[in-house]
Amino acid sequence: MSLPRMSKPLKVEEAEPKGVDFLPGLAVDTVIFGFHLNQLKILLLEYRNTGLMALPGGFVRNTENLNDAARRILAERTGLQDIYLEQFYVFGDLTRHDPAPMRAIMQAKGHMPDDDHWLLSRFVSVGYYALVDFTKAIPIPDELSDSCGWYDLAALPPLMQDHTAIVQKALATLQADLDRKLIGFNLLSETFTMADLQSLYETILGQPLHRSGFQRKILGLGIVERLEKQYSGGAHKAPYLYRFVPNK
Amino acid sequence: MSLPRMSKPLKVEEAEPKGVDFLPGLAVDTVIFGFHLNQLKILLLEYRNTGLMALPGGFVRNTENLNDAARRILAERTGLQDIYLEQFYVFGDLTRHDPAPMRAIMQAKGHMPDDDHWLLSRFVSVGYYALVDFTKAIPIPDELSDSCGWYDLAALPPLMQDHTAIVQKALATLQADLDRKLIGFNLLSETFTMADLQSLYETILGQPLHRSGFQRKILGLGIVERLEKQYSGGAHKAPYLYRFVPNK
DNA sequence: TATTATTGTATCATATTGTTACAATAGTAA
DNA sequence: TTACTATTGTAACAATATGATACAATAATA
Repeated sequence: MSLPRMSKPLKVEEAEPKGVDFLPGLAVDTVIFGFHLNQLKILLLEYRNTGLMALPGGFVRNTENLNDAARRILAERTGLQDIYLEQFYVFGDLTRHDPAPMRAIMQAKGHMPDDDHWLLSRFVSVGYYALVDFTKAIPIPDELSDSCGWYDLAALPPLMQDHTAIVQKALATLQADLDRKLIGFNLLSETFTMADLQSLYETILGQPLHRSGFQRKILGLGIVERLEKQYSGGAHKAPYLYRFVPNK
Repeated sequence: MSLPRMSKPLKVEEAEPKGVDFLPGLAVDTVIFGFHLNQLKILLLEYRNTGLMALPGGFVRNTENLNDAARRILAERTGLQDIYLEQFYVFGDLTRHDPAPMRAIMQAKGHMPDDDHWLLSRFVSVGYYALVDFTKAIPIPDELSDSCGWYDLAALPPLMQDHTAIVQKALATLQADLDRKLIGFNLLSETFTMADLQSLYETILGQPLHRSGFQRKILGLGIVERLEKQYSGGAHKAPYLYRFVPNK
Protein backbone atom coordinates (compact mmCIF):
# COMPACT_ATOMS: atom_id res chain seq x y z
CA MET A 1 0.00 0.00 0.00
CA SER A 2 1.11 3.54 -0.53
CA LEU A 3 0.15 7.13 -0.43
CA PRO A 4 -1.24 7.31 -3.92
CA ARG A 5 -0.18 9.97 -6.37
CA MET A 6 -2.88 12.39 -7.24
CA SER A 7 -4.27 12.95 -10.67
CA LYS A 8 -2.77 15.73 -12.76
CA PRO A 9 -4.64 18.81 -11.48
CA LEU A 10 -2.93 18.50 -8.09
CA LYS A 11 0.69 19.35 -7.49
CA VAL A 12 3.24 17.05 -5.98
CA GLU A 13 3.45 19.28 -2.94
CA GLU A 14 -0.14 18.33 -2.12
CA ALA A 15 0.81 14.69 -2.16
CA GLU A 16 -1.34 13.89 0.84
CA PRO A 17 -4.28 12.31 -0.99
CA LYS A 18 -7.88 12.89 -0.15
CA GLY A 19 -9.47 9.70 1.02
CA VAL A 20 -12.67 10.72 -0.67
CA ASP A 21 -11.15 10.04 -4.09
CA PHE A 22 -10.60 6.38 -3.29
CA LEU A 23 -12.63 3.39 -2.28
CA PRO A 24 -12.16 3.36 1.48
CA GLY A 25 -10.66 0.33 3.10
CA LEU A 26 -9.66 -1.32 -0.14
CA ALA A 27 -6.09 -1.74 -1.31
CA VAL A 28 -4.21 -3.54 -4.04
CA ASP A 29 -0.84 -5.21 -3.61
CA THR A 30 1.14 -6.65 -6.51
CA VAL A 31 3.74 -9.40 -6.60
CA ILE A 32 5.86 -8.96 -9.71
CA PHE A 33 7.99 -11.96 -10.57
CA GLY A 34 11.15 -11.85 -12.61
CA PHE A 35 13.78 -14.47 -13.37
CA HIS A 36 17.52 -13.88 -13.56
CA LEU A 37 20.56 -16.10 -13.12
CA ASN A 38 18.38 -19.04 -12.19
CA GLN A 39 16.69 -17.16 -9.40
CA LEU A 40 13.15 -15.95 -9.00
CA LYS A 41 13.00 -12.27 -8.13
CA ILE A 42 10.24 -9.97 -7.01
CA LEU A 43 9.93 -6.22 -7.08
CA LEU A 44 10.08 -4.37 -3.77
CA LEU A 45 9.84 -0.72 -2.84
CA GLU A 46 11.61 0.95 0.03
CA TYR A 47 9.57 3.74 1.58
CA ARG A 48 11.53 6.94 1.85
CA ASN A 49 13.48 7.45 5.04
CA THR A 50 11.83 4.58 6.83
CA GLY A 51 13.70 1.45 5.76
CA LEU A 52 10.29 -0.18 5.29
CA MET A 53 10.22 -2.65 2.41
CA ALA A 54 6.91 -3.31 0.71
CA LEU A 55 5.20 -4.72 -2.32
CA PRO A 56 4.08 -2.19 -4.93
CA GLY A 57 0.59 -1.32 -3.83
CA GLY A 58 -1.99 1.40 -3.67
CA PHE A 59 -5.64 2.29 -3.59
CA VAL A 60 -8.56 2.10 -5.96
CA ARG A 61 -10.08 5.25 -7.35
CA ASN A 62 -13.82 5.74 -7.21
CA THR A 63 -13.84 6.13 -10.98
CA GLU A 64 -11.85 3.12 -12.16
CA ASN A 65 -12.32 -0.62 -12.44
CA LEU A 66 -10.50 -2.70 -9.86
CA ASN A 67 -8.34 -4.47 -12.45
CA ASP A 68 -7.49 -1.17 -14.08
CA ALA A 69 -6.51 0.18 -10.69
CA ALA A 70 -4.04 -2.66 -10.27
CA ARG A 71 -2.34 -1.79 -13.56
CA ARG A 72 -2.28 1.91 -12.77
CA ILE A 73 -0.86 1.31 -9.31
CA LEU A 74 1.90 -0.88 -10.70
CA ALA A 75 2.74 1.70 -13.35
CA GLU A 76 2.74 4.59 -10.89
CA ARG A 77 4.84 2.91 -8.30
CA THR A 78 7.34 1.03 -10.45
CA GLY A 79 7.14 2.56 -13.92
CA LEU A 80 6.19 -0.80 -15.46
CA GLN A 81 3.62 -0.34 -18.21
CA ASP A 82 1.16 -2.69 -19.87
CA ILE A 83 1.72 -5.60 -17.52
CA TYR A 84 -0.93 -8.30 -17.37
CA LEU A 85 -1.89 -8.79 -13.74
CA GLU A 86 -3.88 -11.65 -12.33
CA GLN A 87 -5.83 -11.71 -9.10
CA PHE A 88 -4.79 -14.47 -6.75
CA TYR A 89 -6.27 -13.79 -3.32
CA VAL A 90 -7.93 -11.23 -1.09
CA PHE A 91 -6.26 -10.60 2.23
CA GLY A 92 -8.85 -9.54 4.74
CA ASP A 93 -7.86 -10.71 8.22
CA LEU A 94 -8.08 -8.27 11.07
CA THR A 95 -4.56 -9.19 12.13
CA ARG A 96 -3.12 -7.51 9.06
CA HIS A 97 -4.29 -4.13 10.35
CA ASP A 98 -1.27 -2.37 11.82
CA PRO A 99 -1.24 1.42 11.50
CA ALA A 100 2.33 1.75 12.75
CA PRO A 101 4.15 1.33 9.42
CA MET A 102 1.82 3.71 7.61
CA ARG A 103 2.19 6.26 10.35
CA ALA A 104 5.96 5.96 10.07
CA ILE A 105 5.73 6.49 6.33
CA MET A 106 3.57 9.57 6.76
CA GLN A 107 5.75 10.98 9.49
CA ALA A 108 8.82 10.51 7.31
CA LYS A 109 7.04 12.76 4.83
CA GLY A 110 6.39 15.36 7.50
CA HIS A 111 2.75 14.52 8.18
CA MET A 112 1.42 13.89 11.66
CA PRO A 113 -1.84 12.07 10.99
CA ASP A 114 -4.65 11.80 13.50
CA ASP A 115 -5.49 8.34 14.78
CA ASP A 116 -8.61 8.31 12.65
CA HIS A 117 -6.85 9.26 9.42
CA TRP A 118 -8.22 7.11 6.61
CA LEU A 119 -4.79 5.72 5.73
CA LEU A 120 -4.45 4.32 9.25
CA SER A 121 -7.70 2.38 9.15
CA ARG A 122 -8.16 -1.25 8.34
CA PHE A 123 -7.63 -2.25 4.71
CA VAL A 124 -8.64 -5.31 2.77
CA SER A 125 -6.12 -5.90 0.03
CA VAL A 126 -6.59 -7.62 -3.31
CA GLY A 127 -3.45 -9.48 -4.34
CA TYR A 128 -2.33 -9.51 -7.98
CA TYR A 129 0.66 -11.16 -9.52
CA ALA A 130 2.46 -10.66 -12.82
CA LEU A 131 5.40 -12.17 -14.65
CA VAL A 132 7.79 -9.90 -16.49
CA ASP A 133 10.97 -10.09 -18.50
CA PHE A 134 13.69 -9.22 -16.03
CA THR A 135 15.93 -7.81 -18.72
CA LYS A 136 13.31 -5.39 -20.01
CA ALA A 137 11.42 -4.41 -16.88
CA ILE A 138 13.53 -1.64 -15.42
CA PRO A 139 11.79 -0.44 -12.27
CA ILE A 140 11.72 3.26 -11.43
CA PRO A 141 10.86 4.28 -7.87
CA ASP A 142 8.09 6.81 -7.36
CA GLU A 143 8.45 9.87 -5.18
CA LEU A 144 7.37 7.90 -2.11
CA SER A 145 10.21 5.46 -2.39
CA ASP A 146 13.94 5.54 -1.92
CA SER A 147 14.27 2.57 -4.24
CA CYS A 148 12.40 0.10 -6.36
CA GLY A 149 14.30 -3.00 -7.27
CA TRP A 150 14.53 -6.73 -7.67
CA TYR A 151 15.08 -9.01 -4.70
CA ASP A 152 15.86 -12.69 -4.65
CA LEU A 153 12.70 -14.51 -3.63
CA ALA A 154 14.75 -17.04 -1.66
CA ALA A 155 16.28 -14.29 0.50
CA LEU A 156 13.72 -11.58 0.97
CA PRO A 157 14.28 -8.87 3.54
CA PRO A 158 11.62 -8.39 6.22
CA LEU A 159 8.56 -6.83 4.62
CA MET A 160 5.92 -4.46 5.87
CA GLN A 161 2.70 -5.78 7.38
CA ASP A 162 1.72 -9.18 5.97
CA HIS A 163 3.53 -8.74 2.67
CA THR A 164 5.71 -11.80 3.22
CA ALA A 165 2.59 -13.94 3.48
CA ILE A 166 1.22 -12.29 0.34
CA VAL A 167 4.37 -13.25 -1.53
CA GLN A 168 4.11 -16.83 -0.32
CA LYS A 169 0.52 -17.08 -1.48
CA ALA A 170 1.45 -15.62 -4.86
CA LEU A 171 4.23 -18.17 -5.29
CA ALA A 172 1.88 -21.02 -4.40
CA THR A 173 -0.60 -19.77 -7.00
CA LEU A 174 2.15 -19.46 -9.58
CA GLN A 175 3.24 -23.03 -8.95
CA ALA A 176 -0.31 -24.31 -9.24
CA ASP A 177 -0.97 -22.38 -12.45
CA LEU A 178 2.33 -23.18 -14.13
CA ASP A 179 1.11 -26.15 -16.13
CA ARG A 180 -2.33 -24.85 -16.96
CA LYS A 181 -1.30 -21.48 -18.27
CA LEU A 182 1.67 -20.64 -20.45
CA ILE A 183 3.13 -18.68 -17.63
CA GLY A 184 6.82 -19.32 -17.93
CA PHE A 185 7.42 -17.56 -21.18
CA ASN A 186 6.63 -14.14 -19.82
CA LEU A 187 9.58 -14.49 -17.49
CA LEU A 188 12.15 -15.13 -20.22
CA SER A 189 13.60 -12.97 -22.94
CA GLU A 190 12.22 -13.13 -26.46
CA THR A 191 14.53 -16.03 -27.26
CA PHE A 192 15.81 -18.64 -24.87
CA THR A 193 17.36 -22.07 -24.79
CA MET A 194 15.65 -25.20 -23.60
CA ALA A 195 17.99 -25.17 -20.61
CA ASP A 196 16.81 -21.67 -19.74
CA LEU A 197 13.21 -22.77 -19.81
CA GLN A 198 13.89 -25.90 -17.80
CA SER A 199 15.80 -23.95 -15.21
CA LEU A 200 12.86 -21.58 -14.89
CA TYR A 201 10.41 -24.41 -14.39
CA GLU A 202 12.68 -26.05 -11.85
CA THR A 203 13.08 -22.80 -9.94
CA ILE A 204 9.36 -22.10 -9.82
CA LEU A 205 8.46 -25.63 -8.82
CA GLY A 206 11.42 -26.02 -6.50
CA GLN A 207 12.31 -29.45 -7.82
CA PRO A 208 14.51 -30.88 -10.58
CA LEU A 209 12.99 -32.12 -13.81
CA HIS A 210 14.28 -34.74 -16.22
CA ARG A 211 15.99 -33.02 -19.11
CA SER A 212 14.92 -35.45 -21.81
CA GLY A 213 11.31 -35.58 -20.80
CA PHE A 214 11.11 -31.85 -20.37
CA GLN A 215 12.39 -31.19 -23.89
CA ARG A 216 10.01 -33.76 -25.36
CA LYS A 217 7.08 -32.30 -23.44
CA ILE A 218 7.71 -28.69 -24.42
CA LEU A 219 8.34 -29.51 -28.06
CA GLY A 220 5.27 -31.72 -28.09
CA LEU A 221 3.10 -28.85 -26.95
CA GLY A 222 3.95 -26.98 -30.14
CA ILE A 223 4.20 -23.68 -28.33
CA VAL A 224 7.81 -22.90 -29.22
CA GLU A 225 9.53 -22.58 -32.55
CA ARG A 226 13.19 -23.35 -33.06
CA LEU A 227 15.48 -20.58 -34.24
CA GLU A 228 19.22 -20.51 -34.98
CA LYS A 229 21.82 -21.99 -32.69
CA GLN A 230 23.34 -20.02 -29.88
CA TYR A 231 27.15 -20.12 -29.93
CA SER A 232 27.78 -19.06 -26.39
CA GLY A 233 31.49 -19.85 -26.22
CA GLY A 234 31.18 -22.95 -24.06
CA ALA A 235 33.19 -26.04 -24.89
CA HIS A 236 30.15 -28.03 -25.96
CA LYS A 237 27.44 -28.40 -28.55
CA ALA A 238 25.57 -25.14 -29.13
CA PRO A 239 21.93 -25.20 -28.05
CA TYR A 240 19.13 -23.99 -30.26
CA LEU A 241 17.33 -20.83 -29.39
CA TYR A 242 13.55 -20.97 -29.17
CA ARG A 243 10.76 -18.47 -29.32
CA PHE A 244 7.30 -18.69 -27.85
CA VAL A 245 4.56 -18.83 -30.49
CA PRO A 246 1.42 -17.57 -28.79
CA ASN A 247 -1.15 -18.35 -31.46
CA LYS A 248 -1.36 -22.07 -30.75
CA MET B 1 -25.64 -8.10 -1.44
CA SER B 2 -28.26 -7.44 1.17
CA LEU B 3 -29.32 -5.30 3.98
CA PRO B 4 -27.40 -7.08 6.71
CA ARG B 5 -29.02 -8.17 9.92
CA MET B 6 -27.82 -6.31 12.91
CA SER B 7 -26.12 -7.86 15.87
CA LYS B 8 -28.29 -8.86 18.79
CA PRO B 9 -28.62 -5.57 20.71
CA LEU B 10 -30.72 -4.12 17.90
CA LYS B 11 -34.28 -5.11 17.24
CA VAL B 12 -35.60 -6.38 13.96
CA GLU B 13 -37.64 -3.22 13.60
CA GLU B 14 -34.41 -1.24 13.33
CA ALA B 15 -33.28 -3.41 10.47
CA GLU B 16 -31.81 -0.48 8.58
CA PRO B 17 -28.13 -1.11 9.32
CA LYS B 18 -25.65 1.58 10.16
CA GLY B 19 -23.02 1.80 7.48
CA VAL B 20 -20.47 2.66 10.12
CA ASP B 21 -20.51 -0.93 11.40
CA PHE B 22 -19.30 -2.32 8.08
CA LEU B 23 -16.38 -1.92 5.76
CA PRO B 24 -17.69 0.57 3.23
CA GLY B 25 -17.80 -0.40 -0.40
CA LEU B 26 -16.97 -4.04 0.20
CA ALA B 27 -19.42 -6.90 -0.26
CA VAL B 28 -19.37 -10.68 -0.30
CA ASP B 29 -21.42 -12.84 -2.63
CA THR B 30 -21.58 -16.60 -2.35
CA VAL B 31 -22.32 -19.26 -4.93
CA ILE B 32 -23.49 -22.40 -3.15
CA PHE B 33 -23.52 -25.51 -5.32
CA GLY B 34 -25.67 -28.53 -4.72
CA PHE B 35 -26.32 -31.65 -6.76
CA HIS B 36 -29.63 -33.41 -7.13
CA LEU B 37 -31.15 -35.65 -9.76
CA ASN B 38 -28.12 -35.25 -11.98
CA GLN B 39 -28.39 -31.48 -11.99
CA LEU B 40 -26.17 -28.83 -10.49
CA LYS B 41 -28.12 -26.42 -8.33
CA ILE B 42 -27.29 -23.13 -6.69
CA LEU B 43 -28.91 -21.29 -3.83
CA LEU B 44 -30.81 -18.11 -4.63
CA LEU B 45 -32.67 -15.62 -2.50
CA GLU B 46 -35.71 -13.66 -3.55
CA TYR B 47 -35.83 -10.20 -1.99
CA ARG B 48 -39.13 -9.53 -0.32
CA ASN B 49 -41.80 -7.97 -2.46
CA THR B 50 -39.45 -7.16 -5.30
CA GLY B 51 -39.15 -10.31 -7.35
CA LEU B 52 -35.40 -9.69 -7.40
CA MET B 53 -33.36 -12.89 -7.36
CA ALA B 54 -29.85 -12.74 -5.91
CA LEU B 55 -26.96 -14.74 -4.59
CA PRO B 56 -26.66 -14.89 -0.82
CA GLY B 57 -24.50 -11.92 -0.01
CA GLY B 58 -23.78 -9.25 2.50
CA PHE B 59 -21.24 -6.93 4.03
CA VAL B 60 -18.13 -7.25 6.14
CA ARG B 61 -18.12 -6.05 9.70
CA ASN B 62 -15.32 -3.83 10.91
CA THR B 63 -14.56 -6.38 13.59
CA GLU B 64 -14.36 -9.62 11.66
CA ASN B 65 -12.04 -11.34 9.22
CA LEU B 66 -13.13 -11.33 5.60
CA ASN B 67 -13.36 -15.11 5.41
CA ASP B 68 -15.31 -15.23 8.65
CA ALA B 69 -17.67 -12.64 7.23
CA ALA B 70 -18.38 -14.88 4.26
CA ARG B 71 -19.36 -17.75 6.56
CA ARG B 72 -21.47 -15.49 8.75
CA ILE B 73 -23.23 -13.97 5.77
CA LEU B 74 -24.05 -17.38 4.35
CA ALA B 75 -25.36 -18.55 7.71
CA GLU B 76 -27.45 -15.43 8.28
CA ARG B 77 -28.99 -15.38 4.86
CA THR B 78 -29.56 -19.08 4.23
CA GLY B 79 -29.29 -20.81 7.61
CA LEU B 80 -26.41 -22.99 6.38
CA GLN B 81 -23.82 -23.47 9.12
CA ASP B 82 -20.18 -24.51 9.06
CA ILE B 83 -19.77 -24.41 5.30
CA TYR B 84 -16.27 -24.22 3.89
CA LEU B 85 -16.17 -21.33 1.46
CA GLU B 86 -13.45 -20.61 -1.03
CA GLN B 87 -12.63 -17.29 -2.64
CA PHE B 88 -12.68 -17.38 -6.41
CA TYR B 89 -12.67 -13.82 -7.74
CA VAL B 90 -13.16 -10.17 -6.86
CA PHE B 91 -15.71 -8.30 -8.93
CA GLY B 92 -14.72 -4.66 -9.10
CA ASP B 93 -15.83 -3.19 -12.41
CA LEU B 94 -17.61 0.14 -12.39
CA THR B 95 -20.30 -1.32 -14.63
CA ARG B 96 -21.57 -3.49 -11.81
CA HIS B 97 -22.65 -0.43 -9.87
CA ASP B 98 -26.40 -0.04 -10.28
CA PRO B 99 -28.26 1.44 -7.32
CA ALA B 100 -31.70 0.68 -8.77
CA PRO B 101 -32.14 -2.87 -7.41
CA MET B 102 -30.96 -1.90 -3.94
CA ARG B 103 -33.26 1.10 -3.91
CA ALA B 104 -36.14 -1.15 -4.90
CA ILE B 105 -35.28 -3.53 -2.08
CA MET B 106 -35.14 -0.70 0.44
CA GLN B 107 -38.36 0.84 -0.80
CA ALA B 108 -40.08 -2.52 -0.54
CA LYS B 109 -39.13 -2.40 3.13
CA GLY B 110 -40.58 1.08 3.50
CA HIS B 111 -37.32 3.01 3.37
CA MET B 112 -36.78 5.95 1.03
CA PRO B 113 -33.01 6.26 0.93
CA ASP B 114 -31.20 9.41 -0.15
CA ASP B 115 -29.10 9.16 -3.27
CA ASP B 116 -25.97 9.20 -1.14
CA HIS B 117 -27.09 6.38 1.15
CA TRP B 118 -24.14 4.04 1.70
CA LEU B 119 -26.04 1.02 0.38
CA LEU B 120 -26.50 2.75 -2.96
CA SER B 121 -22.82 3.44 -3.50
CA ARG B 122 -20.40 1.40 -5.53
CA PHE B 123 -19.41 -1.96 -4.07
CA VAL B 124 -16.54 -4.27 -4.81
CA SER B 125 -17.63 -7.83 -4.14
CA VAL B 126 -15.52 -10.81 -3.15
CA GLY B 127 -16.91 -14.01 -4.65
CA TYR B 128 -16.91 -17.23 -2.62
CA TYR B 129 -18.14 -20.65 -3.59
CA ALA B 130 -19.03 -23.72 -1.58
CA LEU B 131 -20.22 -27.25 -2.22
CA VAL B 132 -22.86 -28.74 0.01
CA ASP B 133 -24.86 -31.90 0.38
CA PHE B 134 -28.19 -31.11 -1.22
CA THR B 135 -30.05 -33.56 0.96
CA LYS B 136 -28.78 -32.02 4.19
CA ALA B 137 -28.53 -28.34 3.36
CA ILE B 138 -32.04 -27.07 3.94
CA PRO B 139 -32.02 -23.35 3.22
CA ILE B 140 -34.04 -20.99 5.41
CA PRO B 141 -34.76 -17.50 4.10
CA ASP B 142 -33.87 -14.54 6.31
CA GLU B 143 -36.28 -11.73 7.05
CA LEU B 144 -35.17 -9.86 3.95
CA SER B 145 -36.22 -12.64 1.63
CA ASP B 146 -39.45 -14.14 0.48
CA SER B 147 -37.64 -17.36 -0.32
CA CYS B 148 -34.31 -19.11 -0.29
CA GLY B 149 -34.06 -22.16 -2.46
CA TRP B 150 -32.29 -24.31 -4.97
CA TYR B 151 -32.36 -23.47 -8.66
CA ASP B 152 -31.16 -25.54 -11.56
CA LEU B 153 -27.90 -24.03 -12.76
CA ALA B 154 -28.83 -24.81 -16.35
CA ALA B 155 -32.01 -22.74 -16.12
CA LEU B 156 -31.39 -19.84 -13.81
CA PRO B 157 -33.87 -16.99 -13.61
CA PRO B 158 -32.59 -13.47 -14.31
CA LEU B 159 -30.45 -12.35 -11.40
CA MET B 160 -29.79 -9.00 -9.82
CA GLN B 161 -26.84 -6.89 -10.92
CA ASP B 162 -23.96 -8.99 -12.27
CA HIS B 163 -24.84 -12.10 -10.29
CA THR B 164 -25.24 -14.22 -13.42
CA ALA B 165 -21.66 -13.42 -14.38
CA ILE B 166 -20.55 -14.25 -10.84
CA VAL B 167 -22.21 -17.65 -11.13
CA GLN B 168 -20.49 -18.31 -14.46
CA LYS B 169 -17.10 -17.45 -13.01
CA ALA B 170 -17.75 -19.70 -10.02
CA LEU B 171 -18.65 -22.60 -12.29
CA ALA B 172 -15.51 -22.10 -14.37
CA THR B 173 -13.43 -22.14 -11.18
CA LEU B 174 -15.19 -25.26 -9.98
CA GLN B 175 -14.46 -27.02 -13.27
CA ALA B 176 -10.81 -26.02 -13.15
CA ASP B 177 -10.41 -27.13 -9.54
CA LEU B 178 -12.30 -30.40 -9.85
CA ASP B 179 -9.29 -32.60 -10.47
CA ARG B 180 -6.89 -30.85 -8.14
CA LYS B 181 -9.08 -30.75 -5.10
CA LEU B 182 -11.38 -33.45 -3.81
CA ILE B 183 -14.31 -31.25 -4.50
CA GLY B 184 -16.94 -33.64 -5.67
CA PHE B 185 -17.46 -35.49 -2.47
CA ASN B 186 -18.88 -32.51 -0.64
CA LEU B 187 -21.74 -32.50 -3.09
CA LEU B 188 -22.83 -36.08 -2.42
CA SER B 189 -24.35 -37.79 0.57
CA GLU B 190 -22.21 -39.69 3.02
CA THR B 191 -22.44 -42.80 0.90
CA PHE B 192 -22.84 -42.96 -2.85
CA THR B 193 -22.44 -45.29 -5.77
CA MET B 194 -19.80 -45.01 -8.44
CA ALA B 195 -22.53 -44.03 -10.88
CA ASP B 196 -23.54 -41.17 -8.59
CA LEU B 197 -19.99 -39.88 -8.52
CA GLN B 198 -19.53 -40.25 -12.24
CA SER B 199 -22.76 -38.42 -12.92
CA LEU B 200 -21.60 -35.59 -10.71
CA TYR B 201 -18.29 -35.29 -12.53
CA GLU B 202 -20.02 -35.38 -15.89
CA THR B 203 -22.46 -32.68 -14.84
CA ILE B 204 -19.77 -30.36 -13.51
CA LEU B 205 -17.53 -30.83 -16.52
CA GLY B 206 -20.39 -30.83 -18.97
CA GLN B 207 -19.10 -33.86 -20.85
CA PRO B 208 -19.50 -37.64 -20.65
CA LEU B 209 -16.78 -39.78 -19.14
CA HIS B 210 -15.94 -43.42 -19.83
CA ARG B 211 -17.42 -45.58 -17.11
CA SER B 212 -14.60 -48.10 -16.91
CA GLY B 213 -11.82 -45.58 -16.85
CA PHE B 214 -13.62 -43.44 -14.31
CA GLN B 215 -14.03 -46.31 -11.90
CA ARG B 216 -10.41 -47.35 -12.31
CA LYS B 217 -9.24 -43.79 -11.76
CA ILE B 218 -11.27 -43.13 -8.62
CA LEU B 219 -10.41 -46.48 -7.05
CA GLY B 220 -6.76 -45.94 -7.93
CA LEU B 221 -6.71 -42.66 -6.03
CA GLY B 222 -7.47 -44.53 -2.83
CA ILE B 223 -9.82 -41.85 -1.61
CA VAL B 224 -12.94 -43.98 -1.31
CA GLU B 225 -13.64 -47.10 0.65
CA ARG B 226 -16.12 -49.70 -0.45
CA LEU B 227 -19.08 -50.44 1.81
CA GLU B 228 -21.98 -52.88 1.48
CA LYS B 229 -24.02 -53.26 -1.66
CA GLN B 230 -27.01 -51.10 -2.35
CA TYR B 231 -30.10 -53.13 -3.26
CA SER B 232 -32.08 -50.40 -4.88
CA GLY B 233 -34.82 -52.56 -6.37
CA GLY B 234 -33.62 -52.30 -9.94
CA ALA B 235 -33.50 -55.38 -12.13
CA HIS B 236 -29.75 -55.50 -12.26
CA LYS B 237 -26.60 -56.13 -10.30
CA ALA B 238 -26.51 -54.08 -7.10
CA PRO B 239 -23.78 -51.46 -7.00
CA TYR B 240 -21.46 -51.06 -4.08
CA LEU B 241 -21.78 -48.01 -1.90
CA TYR B 242 -18.66 -45.99 -1.28
CA ARG B 243 -17.57 -43.49 1.31
CA PHE B 244 -14.98 -40.76 1.02
CA VAL B 245 -11.93 -41.33 3.23
CA PRO B 246 -10.44 -37.91 3.81
CA ASN B 247 -7.20 -38.88 5.54
CA LYS B 248 -5.37 -39.97 2.42
C1' DT C 1 -35.88 -70.32 -15.72
C1' DA C 2 -35.09 -66.93 -19.22
C1' DT C 3 -34.70 -62.00 -19.71
C1' DT C 4 -33.06 -57.38 -18.85
C1' DA C 5 -30.33 -53.67 -17.16
C1' DT C 6 -26.45 -52.55 -14.67
C1' DT C 7 -22.11 -53.33 -12.41
C1' DG C 8 -17.24 -54.66 -11.63
C1' DT C 9 -13.34 -55.85 -13.84
C1' DA C 10 -10.36 -57.93 -17.32
C1' DT C 11 -8.14 -57.16 -21.60
C1' DC C 12 -6.08 -55.03 -25.23
C1' DA C 13 -4.53 -50.93 -27.78
C1' DT C 14 -2.77 -46.52 -27.49
C1' DA C 15 -0.67 -42.56 -25.33
C1' DT C 16 2.12 -40.54 -21.91
C1' DT C 17 5.87 -40.38 -18.86
C1' DG C 18 10.35 -41.97 -16.54
C1' DT C 19 14.94 -43.42 -17.51
C1' DT C 20 19.02 -44.54 -19.87
C1' DA C 21 21.94 -44.25 -23.59
C1' DC C 22 24.32 -42.34 -27.37
C1' DA C 23 25.64 -39.62 -31.34
C1' DA C 24 26.59 -34.74 -32.47
C1' DT C 25 28.73 -30.99 -31.59
C1' DA C 26 31.85 -26.50 -29.97
C1' DG C 27 35.21 -25.22 -27.67
C1' DT C 28 39.98 -26.30 -25.13
C1' DA C 29 44.39 -28.30 -24.74
C1' DA C 30 48.02 -31.33 -26.20
C1' DT D 1 45.35 -32.15 -36.18
C1' DT D 2 43.80 -34.75 -32.65
C1' DA D 3 42.09 -36.15 -28.19
C1' DC D 4 39.23 -34.45 -24.50
C1' DT D 5 35.30 -32.33 -22.08
C1' DA D 6 30.84 -30.57 -21.34
C1' DT D 7 26.44 -30.04 -23.21
C1' DT D 8 22.72 -30.85 -26.43
C1' DG D 9 19.20 -33.33 -29.20
C1' DT D 10 17.02 -37.37 -29.64
C1' DA D 11 16.44 -42.33 -29.86
C1' DA D 12 15.16 -46.37 -27.33
C1' DC D 13 13.18 -48.93 -23.88
C1' DA D 14 10.47 -49.55 -19.64
C1' DA D 15 6.87 -48.29 -16.74
C1' DT D 16 2.64 -46.16 -16.18
C1' DA D 17 -1.63 -44.09 -17.48
C1' DT D 18 -5.54 -43.70 -20.39
C1' DG D 19 -9.11 -45.00 -24.07
C1' DA D 20 -12.06 -48.53 -25.63
C1' DT D 21 -14.19 -52.99 -25.77
C1' DA D 22 -15.72 -57.21 -23.87
C1' DC D 23 -17.62 -60.17 -20.63
C1' DA D 24 -18.97 -62.47 -16.41
C1' DA D 25 -21.79 -61.49 -12.29
C1' DT D 26 -25.63 -60.24 -10.47
C1' DA D 27 -30.96 -58.44 -8.92
C1' DA D 28 -35.04 -57.98 -10.05
C1' DT D 29 -38.96 -59.28 -13.25
C1' DA D 30 -41.79 -61.96 -16.36
